[in-house]
Amino acid sequence: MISEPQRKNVDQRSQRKQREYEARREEILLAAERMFSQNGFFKTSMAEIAESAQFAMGTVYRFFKSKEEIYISLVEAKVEELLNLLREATKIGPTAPEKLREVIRVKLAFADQNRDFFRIYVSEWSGFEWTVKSAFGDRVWKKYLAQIDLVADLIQAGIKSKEFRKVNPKDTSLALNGMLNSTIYVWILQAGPKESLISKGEWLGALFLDGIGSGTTKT
Amino acid sequence: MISEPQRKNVDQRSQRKQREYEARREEILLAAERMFSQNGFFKTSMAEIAESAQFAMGTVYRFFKSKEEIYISLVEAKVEELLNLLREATKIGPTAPEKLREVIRVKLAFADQNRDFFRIYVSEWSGFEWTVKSAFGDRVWKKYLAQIDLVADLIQAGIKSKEFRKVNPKDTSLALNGMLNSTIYVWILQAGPKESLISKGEWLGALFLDGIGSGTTKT
DNA sequence: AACAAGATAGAATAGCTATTCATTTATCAT
DNA sequence: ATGATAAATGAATAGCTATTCTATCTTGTT
Repeated sequence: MISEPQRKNVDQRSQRKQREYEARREEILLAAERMFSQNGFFKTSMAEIAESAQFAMGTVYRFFKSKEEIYISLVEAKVEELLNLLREATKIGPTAPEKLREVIRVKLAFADQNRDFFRIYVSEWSGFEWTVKSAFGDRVWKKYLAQIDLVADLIQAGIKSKEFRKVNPKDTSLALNGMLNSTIYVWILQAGPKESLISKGEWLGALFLDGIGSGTTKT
Repeated sequence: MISEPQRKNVDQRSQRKQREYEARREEILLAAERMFSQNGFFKTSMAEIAESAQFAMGTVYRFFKSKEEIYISLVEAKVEELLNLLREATKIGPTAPEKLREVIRVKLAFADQNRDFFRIYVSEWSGFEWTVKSAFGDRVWKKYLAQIDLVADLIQAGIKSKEFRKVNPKDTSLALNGMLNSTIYVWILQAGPKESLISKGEWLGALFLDGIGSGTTKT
């Protein structure tokens, strides 16, 4: 028989163990993020990840059952994080255009703070190609589409309230996403943090809302 | 001594040889395009390329000195082709907006006709990451930037003529490019050729010129 | 202190693949 | 037809790397 105080101790201990387990796992993910963003998925070896995380290879395999699982975990966590941030963003601001600007700001800010990750995310779509079919990859893909849909809904609402003109919401959301990604990607490639990424948000919003036309040449 | 008629024969023979060489080389590139677009660079083996081209592996190496060279040759040829098409496009149409619409049409048409290739091009930016540093990859990267610059110049001209409002031409060109790429990419992923890609050109042009705003909410 | 039970290590395995090379086959001028 | 040159072949090489496995070490309990 175990006395009550003892059981409590045991519980706390195992809680700590759990926390430590998570912490180690996180370490590995961080190391993997560093390596993947530097060399891409295929040119990063488990040996490198293990070394970068300061674990032996065998240990890494106690946390993840394959290299692919590390990769997908990494991507999934980030995509989910961004999705949640975007959900919040669509709640801020009174008007649809304002919400849209907030979405742009949030995505750029996220890219700014997750530079390494974005190097994978934007540039390694290829990764998805071979992965979309796997169960894990499917989850990531769905979350990506959820991001698109979220903004599509926002656009849809804006159309109803006559704040936006009639467009196909999904196609438009996709186009916005492409605009942002290409901007982010080139910003990332110019290693030197010359210009703030976030500062481009305002004009990207303006571009998307008003186009580049001077207003006199509507054809 | 070789008589004149004989020399002529020799010349013609070697011409034919040259043509046949080119034809074989082309065969290999086509096979590589098929395989790369199906499985990406890393998951495509030389054995597969050789088999798909109906050559032995050793033979493939008579035409290309490495797998990477095949890949880069492929990408470079296509990027150059697109660049030339875009150059032509910027000459068509009287006004800047019209030229811009032509650029959009041309790029979408090119994607439509080079579906397999675009699957590599858009999705495998990762490829560039490891390759940009090599001499070959550098050439590809420069041609990519030349495409961006070409459209940036067009935008610049439109600003001067007051057809466009004042924007940063390069950033704007980049944004347009992203819009197109994301549209193309998703179109490619939906295997079934449900909707014509080219048909999206008109509204993409409209979106880019006029934005999605209803015109009443300029902030 | 001693003993499980769990965690870590990293060497060994197994399998794959880019590239080379010795051989065979085709081409072609004589 | 023949010898020489060029082209094509595909088995062998060499090297890499994801994953496994057993021995070693840590931790926590009695």
